[in-house]
Amino acid sequence: MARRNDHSKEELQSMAIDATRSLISQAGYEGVSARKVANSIGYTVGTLYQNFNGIQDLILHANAFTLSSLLLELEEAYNHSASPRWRIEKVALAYLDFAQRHEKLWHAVYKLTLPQDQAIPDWYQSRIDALFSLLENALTQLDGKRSTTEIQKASRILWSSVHGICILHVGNKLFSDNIASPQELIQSLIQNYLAAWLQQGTA
Amino acid sequence: MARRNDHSKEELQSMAIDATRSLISQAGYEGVSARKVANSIGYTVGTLYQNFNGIQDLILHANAFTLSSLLLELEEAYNHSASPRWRIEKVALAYLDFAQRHEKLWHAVYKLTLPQDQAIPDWYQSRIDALFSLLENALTQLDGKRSTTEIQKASRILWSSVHGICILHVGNKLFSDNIASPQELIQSLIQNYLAAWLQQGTA
DNA sequence: CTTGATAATTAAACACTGTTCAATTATGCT
DNA sequence: AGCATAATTGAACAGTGTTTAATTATCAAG
Repeated sequence: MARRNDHSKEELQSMAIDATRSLISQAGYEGVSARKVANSIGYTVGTLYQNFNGIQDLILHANAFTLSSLLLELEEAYNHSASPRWRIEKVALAYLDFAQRHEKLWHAVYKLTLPQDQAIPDWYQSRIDALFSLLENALTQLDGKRSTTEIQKASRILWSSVHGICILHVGNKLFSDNIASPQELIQSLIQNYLAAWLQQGTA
Repeated sequence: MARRNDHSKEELQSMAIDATRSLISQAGYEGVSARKVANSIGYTVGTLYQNFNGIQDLILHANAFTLSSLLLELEEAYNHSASPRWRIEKVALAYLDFAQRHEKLWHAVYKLTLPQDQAIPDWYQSRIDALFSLLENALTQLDGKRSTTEIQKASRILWSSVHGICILHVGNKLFSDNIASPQELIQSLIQNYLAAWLQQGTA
């Protein structure tokens, strides 16, 4: 058949992305396949390839969705805290919480690697930038005297450090079950890093 | 044919692991396939499956090799530094250096996830433990008054933080090319964290 | 109301992938 | 020399991503 008026192009794409997200959350990044997605929305692989540039593109859209809901939760943590000091900690803990609650979806964001020649779409990059902005804002509030570069540098350090704890913990590669919870690790990291960072600023 | 006396069982396994390592370093984790490995050592997939429990097992052995050479380089960095403070920094920078020079092999270590039911072999886990021990030793030298738990906790924090910077940098997901080098990020992280960690100990 | 152009959808095909297993064949032992 | 053993093969199965010719439903024009 052709142009079944069942669904518009937009509906179809949205259905495909939803199906992909559902597949990821159940079977993980590797559990997604073009035929599975097509099947679960009642279409064929060919139709899928008319709407997406391959399975990676499909996962990219699913990841964008994940990043958006992650941003929402981090923003909530940010807004529910008064001082910049607690904002940073709450945002970091919210990140860990999200990673634990949506393990497979969260993992998929980092498992996807685009082909070398293919650039990250703007609408995707902007979602990532928004995440970094949260930390940068809180750090600026914490010490307004720092240069933009210093703020960006500290935000990258904190971001990747917290991410490192999350990814190793979720992947069971930290081997610290009897030592400390990931929450404790994150809190200790932030507390120590920020303490020295603030002191260094007033030197 | 059967029992071609070309190679012993051990030789064959060693050849297969070497071929796997070579494939990973060229085409990455996803570039490995049983047929490619079998082909490059002049055997068939069937023979491969007589010697390994699937492709994951093969990659696991390749990863063990990677962990061993990583440990060697970290130990060198450790021994070439006098004070515990510099040992930690040098080891961390050596980790980043290794990740950059052997990007695909290093990535494969973290991409491999064993099936839920399958446990990590002891000979594999012991290699990981050796890596953590390096940091724990240096931290103990830095402050002998800390409890084992405190040492372990700090080593986990430092390890995963440095790892986080490395994995986001190597994966081009840090977006800090115009802000600071990964080396700077690692140095700033360690300097600030250890400064506060030491102060906290003498409180 | 029929025709024709357009565009969506399908199904089949290709070259891969991991994994299994019956059949084959070389080796070492009796 | 023959036999049992064990290594090796090659084919098979079900799955993967991706492409494309053929089909078919819809819409516009006559």
